[in-house]
Amino acid sequence: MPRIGRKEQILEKASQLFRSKGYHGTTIRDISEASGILSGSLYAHIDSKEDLLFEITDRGADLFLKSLRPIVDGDEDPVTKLRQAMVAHVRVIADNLEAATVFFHEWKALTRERRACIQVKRDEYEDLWGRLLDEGEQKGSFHLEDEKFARLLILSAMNGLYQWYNPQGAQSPEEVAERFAAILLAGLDSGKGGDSGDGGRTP
Amino acid sequence: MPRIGRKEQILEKASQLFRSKGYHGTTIRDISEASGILSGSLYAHIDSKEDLLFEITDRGADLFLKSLRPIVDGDEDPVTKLRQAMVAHVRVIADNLEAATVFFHEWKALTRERRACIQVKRDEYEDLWGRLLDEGEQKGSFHLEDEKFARLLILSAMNGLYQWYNPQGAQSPEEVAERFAAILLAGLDSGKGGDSGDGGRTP
DNA sequence: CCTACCGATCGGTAGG
DNA sequence: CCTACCGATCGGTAGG
Repeated sequence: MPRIGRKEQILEKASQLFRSKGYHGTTIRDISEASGILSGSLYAHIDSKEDLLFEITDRGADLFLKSLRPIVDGDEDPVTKLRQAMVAHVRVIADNLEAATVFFHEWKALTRERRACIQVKRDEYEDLWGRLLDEGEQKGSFHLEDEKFARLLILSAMNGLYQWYNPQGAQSPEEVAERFAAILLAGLDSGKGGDSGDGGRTP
Repeated sequence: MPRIGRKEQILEKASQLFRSKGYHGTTIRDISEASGILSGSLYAHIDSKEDLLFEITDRGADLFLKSLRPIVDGDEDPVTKLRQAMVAHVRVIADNLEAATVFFHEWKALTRERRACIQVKRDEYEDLWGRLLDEGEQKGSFHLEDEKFARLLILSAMNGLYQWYNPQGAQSPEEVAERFAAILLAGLDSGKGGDSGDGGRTP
């Protein structure tokens, strides 16, 4: 008889294993062993190995979306929003290192339909960032030479986090996010020239 | 009888497959089929599947090292060196998209000894970047609040390239690299002010 | 480089 | 959740 909370436990073990060995490098027997049951018994909780990968990546996608949407839809000024968005993104990664790593690294191992489902959410997430940057541009809060390039650079820089962030280390997610924000905001905004939004820091 | 150049052809097919399906998701039969021979025949050219992964990642590591070392050891001023290093890094990725992707994504699938060998080269590469940043700091060319953070941000931002760069697209590696350099140099250096560290931006 | 093959392991199932 | 098992496929080999 399945214990309650067992499914969550299995998902956590699977996340850890997918992270360290990859989806295809992890066997059903690895997961069942880590969960303290035999491989056949795993199928009382799941229908297939891919189910596990899908649940992990889909939840990951939802975490990113849920944390960013209220910020983009909010009423703060664009620079504040951008800073908040970076903090939110870093938090999701730092607080869910395993799931985030699997989300970034293994989602392409999904078969067609489920991969498409995750792709939709990834596109949604990038669109939210696009709207955020567009708004700042239109309101004159900052000036980007190339919005898409800026978006990709921001996300790439922050996504690298999952490869080196140590939750036991000295830096809190907020500290890390503030550093990202300080560097990226200054860098992205340096090419501007403006009547608005910069306060004359540019020479 | 093995054709000449056959090994290179196999390595290229393996790179493409490892990139799209992952190392563990690619079978010996996938590789042999793509190479136009039967699976057993592959072993006239290689000793094991892992050999292919090792050769690809090891060559990738050497490409990065070979392109960065002369720059770090050169005589240019630190800002120029930093810019050149970014161009070099972007070039290696843009000119070797498959190998670079496999290098970033799959090297952990190597078994212990070979993974350690790649790890050494990765450390070497990061050290070269560290030396480059240290030199700029010491000579007062730029001022970083946290050198390690700066290094990780630079490399993360640029490494994201392999996920979105399109060789058939409009942007040349040089253009991309110059954009990175412009944004990152401005951002990383924004905290400076004349003689020390922050220049009064701090309240 | 092909033919023919092998032991091991894979994801998954039936019945309890 | 266990026992017992299965067909398919895996990386790799022997002999030519």
